[in-house]
Amino acid sequence: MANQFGERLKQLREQNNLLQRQVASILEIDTPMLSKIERGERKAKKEQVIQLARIMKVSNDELLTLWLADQIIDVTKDEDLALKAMQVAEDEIKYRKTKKKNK
Amino acid sequence: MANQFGERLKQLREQNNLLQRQVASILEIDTPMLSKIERGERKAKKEQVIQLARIMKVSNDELLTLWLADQIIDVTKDEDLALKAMQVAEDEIKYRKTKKKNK
DNA sequence: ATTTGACTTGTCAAATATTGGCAAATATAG
DNA sequence: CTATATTTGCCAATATTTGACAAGTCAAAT
Repeated sequence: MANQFGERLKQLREQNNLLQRQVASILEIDTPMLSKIERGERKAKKEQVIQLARIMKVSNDELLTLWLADQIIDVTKDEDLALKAMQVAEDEIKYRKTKKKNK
Repeated sequence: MANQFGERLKQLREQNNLLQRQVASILEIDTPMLSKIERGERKAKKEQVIQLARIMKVSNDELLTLWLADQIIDVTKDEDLALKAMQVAEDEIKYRKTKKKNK
């Protein structure tokens, strides 16, 4: 029952032959915390996601996208209306982008 | 700078010729609170959204969808990656639905 | 100009949630 | 078995959210 960000993070950590201990130390957190992040029990902070992208040598965007997606899934959790709501949200975000000239 | 749910709520309240005072009393909150909900400064609880749908004589789904959409927009706030992340989240939700037989 | 009613703003403490960290349990490897 | 890696459970500190109230603005009526 993990999340997408955590799964990818673990995969990357293994590809890079790093231990939780090592990665955790760079992020200045303890290993239990990193373990929880990998298993989706805790949420990384944005700053940590960016650090992790550098450590794992992937783009910020890749990890930030997964990280954000997890949060979206989180708020829509078990709702049936999730997909409909996402459509509405998507339209609104697009709409806001077009009128970014103002304000 | 309102949100979609709040705007719709206000619209419905006016269509139904109700005062904040009246609606608030049904929800058992004070008027300042309802005012804040309409202006998107505070988030209604799911239970209140359902009550409001009844009061305003619209479907639960309509209001719940807007309410959820606002929360999605909230977590993705100013992120450029919002749309990309929503796509990822959407795929994941669809995927989870297909394998709902298990669990 | 003052009163009245509807709505908004600002502030606060209480309730609730999130956080980081530790100690202990459980894997996994050698 | 021993050592190292990871996970689990728990707690106190911190932060966020909540509901409530007092005071504010605003418009209409008089």
